[in-house]
Amino acid sequence: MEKILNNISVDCVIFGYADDSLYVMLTRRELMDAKTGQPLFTDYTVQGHHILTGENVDDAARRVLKEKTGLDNIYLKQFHAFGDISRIQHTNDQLWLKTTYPDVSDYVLTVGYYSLVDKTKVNPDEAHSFSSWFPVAELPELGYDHREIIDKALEALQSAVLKEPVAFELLPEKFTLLQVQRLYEAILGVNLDRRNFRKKINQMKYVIPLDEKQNGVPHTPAQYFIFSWDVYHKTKKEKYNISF
Amino acid sequence: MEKILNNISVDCVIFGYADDSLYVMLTRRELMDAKTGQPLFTDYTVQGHHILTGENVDDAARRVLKEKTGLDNIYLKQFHAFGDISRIQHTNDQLWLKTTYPDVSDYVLTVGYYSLVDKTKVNPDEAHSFSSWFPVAELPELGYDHREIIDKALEALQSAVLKEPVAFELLPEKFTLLQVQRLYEAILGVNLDRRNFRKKINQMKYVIPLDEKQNGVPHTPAQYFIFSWDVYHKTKKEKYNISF
DNA sequence: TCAAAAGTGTTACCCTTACACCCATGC
DNA sequence: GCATGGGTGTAAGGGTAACACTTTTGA
Repeated sequence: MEKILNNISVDCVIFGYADDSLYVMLTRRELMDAKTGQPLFTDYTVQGHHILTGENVDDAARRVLKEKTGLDNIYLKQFHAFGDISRIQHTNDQLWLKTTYPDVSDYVLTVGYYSLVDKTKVNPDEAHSFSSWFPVAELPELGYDHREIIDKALEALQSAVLKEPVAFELLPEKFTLLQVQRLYEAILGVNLDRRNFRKKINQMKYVIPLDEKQNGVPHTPAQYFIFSWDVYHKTKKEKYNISF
Repeated sequence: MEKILNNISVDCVIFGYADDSLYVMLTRRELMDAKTGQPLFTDYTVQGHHILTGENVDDAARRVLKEKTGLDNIYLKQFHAFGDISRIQHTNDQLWLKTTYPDVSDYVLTVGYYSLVDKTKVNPDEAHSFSSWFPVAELPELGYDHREIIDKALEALQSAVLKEPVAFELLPEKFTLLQVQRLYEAILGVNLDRRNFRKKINQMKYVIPLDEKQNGVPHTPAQYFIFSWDVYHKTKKEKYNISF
């Protein structure tokens, strides 16, 4: 019989992208007063869960992701483990745990993963209990140490998109070059020169132009591209550039 | 009273550098047959320990490092958490655990840290119970999943030295440019052009020449340099170069 | 006709790369 | 004198960075 391990969990920071902004999926946490029925507090958390007996920690992360988004085979990467003793000691968190999960240990180490999804494929609804997308630039009040977890996930993502083409995981299958640029700008928080950016992307053999253009846009229709991990892996070369 | 958490540990991959090679500090593990007194097996592990109640996971890593090397304030970085159910299931590992640490859980998640030390300052002796340095290129038989842990630590180190000047943590306070080059070659496993490498290092303001040269070497004495994190932090600029 | 994004080229500069010779020292 | 590394410069090529105008479409 599967049991939860009461002192180890995983947390998934699910990133999505739309409207020139990077989003994170969060779940609302609302604790009701047992007597008055009034909410004692409301805040948000990233989706997490304890790992189960007999379960690899990576599988626990995949399970959480599947429960939350309904999707399999999503880009998922472990980025950091969080194990400070203070991480679940705030008043709201203790209240929540005592009333909702009385068996949970006083100390919980959590392994953080971030996941990159095509936001257009994941529209949380009632089935995804109280989940919704928030722009990373305007996060609501967060429970536990989830502010720190999201910050660190974003840092890891920023590093990653500079040295691997993982950012394309956030785009729909077909995308335009402007979308790629706006995505990079959103992740890195900088402005990039349009012509130089297009030059750079255009020289990547694994960003492949389609014979298809936008429709119904009030400006010159842009060409669509697709990204190929396959071509990427076949053509990539190791680089050893010291740069700091 | 401090107690150990029986399903969470830290493991420290301690890197050192000397004689143009990168080394890892390992501890010998030898299980004796209770009846015959003969060794049942011998292998090596990186230094780890379970975390204690009331202890931050980072502090546990520092504690292990201090016990192992006698040193405080050493460069230490978390690089990955290992949580596969199979990681302590091999026969030797189970035998060892059952006889030596009967209270340990069947499942142990470990958080991996790597640490960079000046090998000349850490010469393991009897005080460091069965510890010794091994070249990363010639590792002995390793217990648990420690081969994987060391491999992943090395990968993390390889990434890190290309974008931050952490490699200098492996050198003595005073070093020559050839030492820096050989160090990079050892970490990355490539050969680097001497003149170009010197040019690159020389333009780093935080690698500061001393008015001091080598003594007693059978060739032109080389100039000594020191590294300054202080100057580095004051002069570094964020870079947003997409390169993959 | 206006708004919005698409698409396009050149120049200057810097960094990277490849490459060879003489020098200082200890033995 | 010989072995070992120290120290140095240049030229070619590639990549980065800065910068402006015309085109296409829908409303």
